[in-house]
Amino acid sequence: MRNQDIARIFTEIADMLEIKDENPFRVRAYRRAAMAIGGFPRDASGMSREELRKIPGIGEDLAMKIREIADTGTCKFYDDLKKKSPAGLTQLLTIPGLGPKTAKFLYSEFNVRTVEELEKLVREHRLKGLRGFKEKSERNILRGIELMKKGTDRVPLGRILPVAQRLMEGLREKKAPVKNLAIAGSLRRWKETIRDIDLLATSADPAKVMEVFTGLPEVKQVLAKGGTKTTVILEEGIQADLRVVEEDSFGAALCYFTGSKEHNIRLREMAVKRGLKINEYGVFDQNGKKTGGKREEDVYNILGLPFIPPEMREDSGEIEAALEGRLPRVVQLSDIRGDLHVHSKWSDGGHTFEELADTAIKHGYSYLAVTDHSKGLGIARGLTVERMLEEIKLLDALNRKLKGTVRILKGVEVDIRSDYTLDFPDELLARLDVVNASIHTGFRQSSAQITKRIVSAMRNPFVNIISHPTGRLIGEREAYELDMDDVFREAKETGTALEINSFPARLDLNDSMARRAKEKGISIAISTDAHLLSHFDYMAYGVATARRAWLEPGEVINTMGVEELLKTLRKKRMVLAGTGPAPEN
DNA sequence: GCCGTTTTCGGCCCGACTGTTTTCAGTCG
Repeated sequence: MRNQDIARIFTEIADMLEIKDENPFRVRAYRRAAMAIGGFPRDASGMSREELRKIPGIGEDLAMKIREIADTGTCKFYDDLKKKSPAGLTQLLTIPGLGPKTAKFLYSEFNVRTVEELEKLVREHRLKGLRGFKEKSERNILRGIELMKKGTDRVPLGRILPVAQRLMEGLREKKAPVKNLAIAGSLRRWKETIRDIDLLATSADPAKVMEVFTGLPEVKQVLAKGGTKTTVILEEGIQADLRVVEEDSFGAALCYFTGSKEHNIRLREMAVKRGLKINEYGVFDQNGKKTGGKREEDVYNILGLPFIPPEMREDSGEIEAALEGRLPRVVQLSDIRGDLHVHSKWSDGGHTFEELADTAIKHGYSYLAVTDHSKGLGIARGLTVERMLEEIKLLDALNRKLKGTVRILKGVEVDIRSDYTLDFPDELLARLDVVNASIHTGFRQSSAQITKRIVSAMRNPFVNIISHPTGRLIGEREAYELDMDDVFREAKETGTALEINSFPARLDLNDSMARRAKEKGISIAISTDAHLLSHFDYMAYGVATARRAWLEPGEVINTMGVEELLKTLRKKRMVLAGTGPAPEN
């Protein structure tokens, strides 16, 4: 039973309770618990009741229910509730603009349970005139259904961030009178999938800003347009909100609209206990006098907290850590000293060694590992042993020419074959500085087989890093059925690093896996897997994922200087194979 | 259902926009 499954049951309970018009705080407790469990870095089904109780938002009752779900696959309260509430009714809540009150009304008056039934009802105008339903309400429901059908699915971060940046450029180009303009919401937290775009601006003329915004070519439909908040639908059905606030409130608003919602609720609860009030306009004392809000730091400082990076604001322990003064100094882009996973023209990359070196210098790196594919990956023009040897020679020559401006590390992304062996012999791997190993075939093997492949690769003394360890592609392909506990244990024992692959479609390890790896003391490499020079910029995605995983610079191997890095990489082979450093040639 | 620097009961974050109403309920974030 995965945490996500437990979270789903709690969410469904919350939905059903809400339709029953139960105590809204009880509903909130279930929603909060769903968030807490869904995002919890440890496997909840392996935790005792006492341990579970320590998770904020989980009390005696919910801890027991989690145990029950983990042990039996379900819980009695949930089953009873399901028996009593009409099957499928919670489906109506997924229609944007339709909430529990309407769902309950529709069921009790018309026995509506499915979206199809509702659509028919509305098209026949049977709701008209009832309970404040008029033409507009009918249209809104149909629009909501249409939106839902088009997929309320979240969009991968990598696809939506460029759209948001285009909107910001559009506002500037079309001379919207904005002073500050920022991305907020889950996009600012770099969540791997995003539901909508949140933009925040300050302006002396909000009406004008809204006018320019709704007139942008990307905007397909205006859902709401007010003096401070405008909501639009873009092409592909992505929703975008623009909020305009006073300059003096920008920090408070940025904090508020960055979320997460759960994080904000915690902040406000803390404020209330201190007799303060926090809202999107600022921080206010007992007398309603504004005491801050221009800067985002104001909000945290007034609560006695240090600034919490946006990526960590998920109410997954960051507030407790901040209170206790143990908020980690998470890794940032400027800590990264080099990239350990980059492809050249020699396999399926687009550029020469020289171009790669040049780009590395431009990014301020002190080293760059060229890691082309091995021969097994025919489709990517994987290197034969002979071509690999030739590449080694050329890279040595290039290093002499570069005179230390940037150090090119000789590397490979060696294929882990379906039969558990590696695609290159150890003698060849021994001559390289950096060995990434990864799976590109046989994704659908059993959990035992595919786990054994990764574990076998980690036992090889020359394998430094497992690249894109779980193989998932966001929204496209599920992860392999790996036993991550085995993978983590072996990584720790053998001193093998796991990669956070920064490709926006991958982000693999993901944030929660990387956080589990961190807790087990496993080293992480943040790499881009660049195939084009423009892909070097993907490092920001990987670093953001690492920040969401609370990783500190000391836990990320490519924050080291080159000498320390090479020493670290060689350590494994010395321990496991008893061999010395790779021969210099 | 959770939780405790107003502690074991009685609070629980807060505001914007819409559609319909003419003061507000519903929904959303």
